[in-house]
Amino acid sequence: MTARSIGDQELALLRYVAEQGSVTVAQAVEAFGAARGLARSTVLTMMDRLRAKGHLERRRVDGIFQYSSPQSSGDLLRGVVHSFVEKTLDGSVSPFVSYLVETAEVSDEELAELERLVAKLQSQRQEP
Amino acid sequence: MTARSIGDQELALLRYVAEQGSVTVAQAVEAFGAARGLARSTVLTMMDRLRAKGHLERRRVDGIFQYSSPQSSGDLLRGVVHSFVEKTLDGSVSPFVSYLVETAEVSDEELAELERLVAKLQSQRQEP
DNA sequence: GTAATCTGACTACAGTTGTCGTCAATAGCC
DNA sequence: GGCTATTGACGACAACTGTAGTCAGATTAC
Repeated sequence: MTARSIGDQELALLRYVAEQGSVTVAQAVEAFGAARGLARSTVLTMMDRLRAKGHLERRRVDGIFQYSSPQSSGDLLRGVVHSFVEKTLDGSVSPFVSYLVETAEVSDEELAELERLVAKLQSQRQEP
Repeated sequence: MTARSIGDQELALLRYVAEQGSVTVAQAVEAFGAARGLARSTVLTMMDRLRAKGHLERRRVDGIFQYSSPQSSGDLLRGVVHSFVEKTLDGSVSPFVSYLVETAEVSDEELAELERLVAKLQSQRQEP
């Protein structure tokens, strides 16, 4: 029941569902599958697996299942980043920061967020 | 020849080798394998695969192979983060920033790096 | 020089992920 | 009522990863 691992394509689909709020398989095939050239059964299988892993829920509405993510899109991504940092980077954020410094392109908005983050962290250091 | 995908355990081993500079299988088994309870053949197999993927090179020295990473540890990690951002986050750094804000624990050193990053980005905005 | 040990190459096997095809039950359409 | 399209459940298969066992040749220790 604990939400287990997830592949890249699965995550992409899960994000799509989380962003939509609630979708039928047909809609997912139409919007997500078609854009990536996936067969209907492929999308279906992925949704099944995501459900088996606890990443998706579904309710039958008028005879057809409506799938939805119990996690918001934001929480989902935060979780993904978190497990990446833990599992792949051994819990250290440094490589990420180093990447930001050396390689990444940071949008104005992201920069603003970073500024707020730094300010917040600084004030936390102040008052222990 | 294009350095392909890499699993978590493989990456851990690759990082170990990159940090050491140059190691024999015996050394890797001793230091890396033992710490994780891996059989010698497991380490051997992983080093083989890393070599097949172009992540490791080796030279025979006194009859024994010395393995080394063509990439520095830092470049390696930056690359890993980069492909994570591209492949998993669709190229957007936002989820990571959001993770930093909401969840991550940031060390003093990392905070200092972030401060430098923000300063650098700010000055770049100034002079276009 | 013979036995114990190291080294490397191979083979193997199970679990996960990406991709589908197919079959059976429904739901609609004429 | 019979034909067709939709919906879901299953079964499959290949690539990749984590993990190991085994075998043969080289090396070292008596």
